[in-house]
Amino acid sequence: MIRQYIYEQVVAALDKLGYSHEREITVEVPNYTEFGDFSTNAAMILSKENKTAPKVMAEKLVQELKKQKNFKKVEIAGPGFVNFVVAPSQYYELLWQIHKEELEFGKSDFGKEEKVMLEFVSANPTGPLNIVSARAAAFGDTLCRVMKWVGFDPIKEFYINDAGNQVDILAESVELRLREIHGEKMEEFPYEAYHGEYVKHLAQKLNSQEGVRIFMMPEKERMEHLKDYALNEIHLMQQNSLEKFGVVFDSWVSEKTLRMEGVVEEVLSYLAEADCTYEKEDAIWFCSTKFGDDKDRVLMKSDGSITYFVPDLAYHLTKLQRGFTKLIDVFGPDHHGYVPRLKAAFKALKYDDTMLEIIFLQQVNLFVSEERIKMSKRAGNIVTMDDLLNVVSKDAARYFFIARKANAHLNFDLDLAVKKNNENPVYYCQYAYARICSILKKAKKDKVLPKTWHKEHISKLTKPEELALIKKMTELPDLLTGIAEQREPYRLTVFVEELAGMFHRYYSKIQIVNEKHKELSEARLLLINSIKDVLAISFELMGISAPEKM
RNA sequence: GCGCCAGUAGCUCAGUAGGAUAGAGCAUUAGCCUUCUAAGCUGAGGGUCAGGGGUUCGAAUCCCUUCUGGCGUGCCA
Repeated sequence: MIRQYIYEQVVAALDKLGYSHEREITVEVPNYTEFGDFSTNAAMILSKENKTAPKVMAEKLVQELKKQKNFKKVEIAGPGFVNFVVAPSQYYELLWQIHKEELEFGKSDFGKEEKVMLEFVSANPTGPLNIVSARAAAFGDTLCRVMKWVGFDPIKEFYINDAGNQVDILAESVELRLREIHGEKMEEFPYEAYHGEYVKHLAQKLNSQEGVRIFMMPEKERMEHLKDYALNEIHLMQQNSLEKFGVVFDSWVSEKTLRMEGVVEEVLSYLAEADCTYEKEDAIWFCSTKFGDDKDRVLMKSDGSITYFVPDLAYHLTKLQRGFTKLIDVFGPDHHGYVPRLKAAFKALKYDDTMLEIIFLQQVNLFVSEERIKMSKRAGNIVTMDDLLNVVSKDAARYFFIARKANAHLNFDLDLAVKKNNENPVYYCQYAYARICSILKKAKKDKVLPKTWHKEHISKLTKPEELALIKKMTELPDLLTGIAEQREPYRLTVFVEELAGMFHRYYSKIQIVNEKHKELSEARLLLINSIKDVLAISFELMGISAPEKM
């Protein structure tokens, strides 16, 4: 908010003084308060192109900018920085603005209603969601919330890979467990089959519903039946886990349905028309190397079946047909080899491949009492999203998952997440909110909470901590557009921790309600009420609760 | 081998327009509740920003290179 203003003032001053400004200059918050509220490097960046010494330029800028009433101080420092101290009156204006916007603060039309497709989780429908899916869910959902807040038009979609041989294996696994229930002995459960307990549960449930009738069906029909049953059950299971986690998808797209609509054939013909396919060793290949991939890819295997890639590409094309101009895929760490071929296909079919953007989430390492838990799908000892949520609150889990950059490994310390004390950053932040609520409640009870707020009393806020808190809150709009643009939700947790910390320190240092100073008390109550709103907005965007009592 | 990602305090991590003296939490350690919630606050110690070159007024940040770790490199999905 203020930064943009200062930037404009600097540019105006440069123009007035006849300096050129080809190179980008910056206005930023210095690391040290003695350098003021904001600082610009304009003189140093532009000295070369204007053939003027930085200090001389800086001095002229200072003279020019000093004329502004909104600055309390403008001074030259170091090798040519121009530092600004913003007049308190400016902060009072801003606080009043934040106060009036309440829970709408930070909203903007930055995204210009751009239609964005966020695809994430998209786990195989062959088992419960695991921890990486949980990370993806928290990440994608938070990003979507922020993008919506700043004016994009995003939707969340889950792509169900309910076709292909993994699903066949699932059906076979259920059948084996069914046979087991009926007393059939088998030497050993096959290595490739799904070993998880949930398969047994599926079999039991099906058995209690349909019993031996299943085995009367012809083999082929039975397998189809088992497949449909298992897929549906698992889909509901996954959907349920996600909902418990606060993640509700706008749309679910089934690969099987897509295939039935004939998109596979369509894509194959498109690629053939573009002259990008050839036959070799009884298979059909896509010459993706012509478009930047490091090897060509098989589209149709020698047994006549299709590879995963084809329907997936078709799926991506349907996103474009549905009018989305930005396709964001959130992938797990083991898929990055897959990107060049998708991009290659976009190029081959003359689509703009920059519309396709892929974000990689790195793996999640789960730690329990400082031991890393090793998970193996085969052994069936995967820690599922439900397991996690049975132990850790939704708030803590979501917070931990978004608190790291996407492309960094995430160490999830289960002991820490479970803790409800000062070590756990979620509670640190929520506690600030609860404290404010408590103060406001008490103020209301003591009849010191004003029925209508008076703007003129804000000027009673003169403590550096108070101005710093206002300044911090004004960062929110820029922060949110930055998060949306860079796809980096984790920055929200950094912001919230900073704001909560500033509040905690302020609280322990300064008495907010003081009956002897009514107007000052009112101003401080207004201040913390706005902090409360800003925290509430942040929590809402992270999908965690804002507890009024803790 | 090749490709992608990462390497900042004992641990987990910030440091997003290349800025001034490198920041926080935990852990260690010394304190603060008869006063709006101690799930809080205050102080102390702790660093060759993996190593080495370069770019420039200025580099944890950009370029090159070496080392270390993770992942990928299927006619699996």
